[in-house]
Amino acid sequence: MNRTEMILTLIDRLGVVSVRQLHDILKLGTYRNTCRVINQLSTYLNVVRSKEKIVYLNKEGRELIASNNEVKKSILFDHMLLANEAYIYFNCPIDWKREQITEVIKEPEYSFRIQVKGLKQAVESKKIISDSIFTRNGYVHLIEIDNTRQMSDNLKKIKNYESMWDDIKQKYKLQPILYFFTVSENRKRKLARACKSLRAEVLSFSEIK
DNA sequence: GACTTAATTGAGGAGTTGAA
DNA sequence: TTCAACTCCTCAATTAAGTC
Repeated sequence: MNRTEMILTLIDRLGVVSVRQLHDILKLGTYRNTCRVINQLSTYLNVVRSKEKIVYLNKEGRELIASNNEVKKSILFDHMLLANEAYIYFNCPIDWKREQITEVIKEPEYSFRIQVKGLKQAVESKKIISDSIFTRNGYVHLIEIDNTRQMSDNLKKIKNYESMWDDIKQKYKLQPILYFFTVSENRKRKLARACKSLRAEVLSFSEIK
């Protein structure tokens, strides 16, 4: 049961995961054995067959590990599976979190202490949603997955990271590093150019698989 | 040491996909 | 359409660990 809960907790953390990825992460011997072990958990899993077998927790699986993280079948599965490749690339970080929101709210600065009663001052708020995030060796690693996203959206997001870089540093009290994982060498070059002002690394999935 | 149970492995075959 | 490569499944055999 311990192993069952451990595997279900892992699947819950990743959202969706392919059997091949579970084989890489769990190290249960041969690929065939991983298939068999995952098959034993079929009561707790929804299965999607695409290029490969993909699993995610069903209601019973969520109940067993007391998770509220309901995953619904969507076009985002490919994106989540690519994020898993990054998770495996970084050797399965313990504090890996998906869709992590970093929000900074700045109180307005008053040049003099007169405040009109009932008049609300505009509060400056900035936020960025990283595809994944984890900490290691004194750094906070910010992970972005570029799958089918438009390049203009990527550039906007990089600008957003630039504007929040110091805030991220303050919030996590760690030096940030941005990792962009992309699908082609051409996009990799463009992203690397755009990230020049940041401590960042751009990798293609063909490099890490 | 004998027995039981769970985990793992090996063999072989079915289904799917993509290239020729 | 054919064929190779890959993924997945089932079944039987083997190995490891625990209990008496």
